[in-house]
Amino acid sequence: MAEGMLSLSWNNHRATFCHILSTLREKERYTDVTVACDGKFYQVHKLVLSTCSEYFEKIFENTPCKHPVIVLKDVQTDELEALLSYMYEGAVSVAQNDLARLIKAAEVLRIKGLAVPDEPPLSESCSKRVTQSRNASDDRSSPHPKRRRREESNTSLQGAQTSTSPPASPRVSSFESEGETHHSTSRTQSDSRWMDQRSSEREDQSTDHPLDDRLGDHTATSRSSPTPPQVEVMVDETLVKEEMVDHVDNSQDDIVDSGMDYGSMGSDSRLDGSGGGEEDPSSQMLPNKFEPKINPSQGQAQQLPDAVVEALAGPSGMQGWLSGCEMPTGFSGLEGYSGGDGSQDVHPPPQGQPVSQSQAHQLVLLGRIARRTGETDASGTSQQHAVPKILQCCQCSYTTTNTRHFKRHNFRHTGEKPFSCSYCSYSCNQKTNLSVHIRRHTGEKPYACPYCPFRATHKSNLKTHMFKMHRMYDCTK
DNA sequence: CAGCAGGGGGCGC
DNA sequence: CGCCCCCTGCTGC
Repeated sequence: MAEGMLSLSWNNHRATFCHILSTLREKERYTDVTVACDGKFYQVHKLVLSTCSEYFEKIFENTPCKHPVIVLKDVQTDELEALLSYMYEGAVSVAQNDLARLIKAAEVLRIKGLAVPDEPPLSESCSKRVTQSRNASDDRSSPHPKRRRREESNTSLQGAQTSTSPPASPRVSSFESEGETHHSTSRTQSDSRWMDQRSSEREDQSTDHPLDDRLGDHTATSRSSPTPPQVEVMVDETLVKEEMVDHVDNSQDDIVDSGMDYGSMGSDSRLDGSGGGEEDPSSQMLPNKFEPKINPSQGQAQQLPDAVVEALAGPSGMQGWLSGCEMPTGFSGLEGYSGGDGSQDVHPPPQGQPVSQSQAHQLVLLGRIARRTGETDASGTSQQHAVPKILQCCQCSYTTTNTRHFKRHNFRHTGEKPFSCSYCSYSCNQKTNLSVHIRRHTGEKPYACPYCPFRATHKSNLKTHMFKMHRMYDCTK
């Protein structure tokens, strides 16, 4: 350390940090991922999930969208809630009878400290750590997570916490002392109880019921890597539903097989260059989609927006959800309008265009911009040659066959206004409109009423004038 | 009155 | 096919 440097230490940093994290989750603030589970929906943070689970981390790595929706199929809500509490607060209370289920769910989701040995903080850089963690997940042959866990259970009843980077005990106590009430279970007695129960259960497991066997099918194929739960990741920008039946790593293969595609991931950008500079305007709308809809009676859970519910209803629901964009070619035609690089750049919101909740849903759920008919399918064969290209805005119901109109229309969503007035700060997205605007400054009124001295800058205004003053329907007559 | 946005024709590559 | 330009209608102030 350089001379004269002081080391400032925030004594309560970890407790405060965890508390704030938990509070943020409670308030659903800054949440950037929705975990759907058995009809309930949890607004959480990628950061926390990926920190606590390489499984989630991998999902997010492969899902470069702003607010994915992860649908857990093999996890129940109470398990998920417990695991979320565990991830956010480092501790959770659980009934003894439910412990096995919870552990199983943790295995499935590879929750560090519960199912997967968590890594002590490394001195290396973060990037290196990511690499390491990735390697760890790729090469799960050693050390065996469960075996490690058993070792932990033999040595420490709090292995789940003691091996994590922050010391665990102050965190737990701090939460208890602050008496948070947002969980239905009583946390005051819970944490130590949970840990004790868990550890004792683990000892039982390690001796009597090897967890691998208890997991059944989940570990049948690879004992060192619990099969992830069936997860559907719904990518906001692209409307793509990804089925993760096997491994996350294989997700893209699954997508290809199912005829789905990542429009935003640029794996197949067939709409080349049509607005490469136009980024996903839905990004800025994303927060709207998941605006906190706090329902105290639901605790942490909340009902998903209707559109999402529809989507979750299955393929038919998805189609209904996509109806605004749905084209005869189906999912294969879905593509990212902005070149599909998956970039998450955020535009300033369109000026003067407040986005309603429902509209925000549409903006998000209907994804980026364009789909076409008459497009080649996955096999490369062209479909519907006779059908003119239909460009449909996925953020509104606008449809056109004119690409220029389509791009121009997209300005509306991006807020792009390339034409600026040299006299004032006015700018617009159509040159014609700028020309009309400039008439304000020049005083030009090219549209004259043939019956009176009235002159107008807009032809439509003259028309209105003609109708109002002269009962003429057409100013040209 | 003025801004906004969609439609369409014409033209060049 | 994409771009330029013009036309047109709607809407808010």
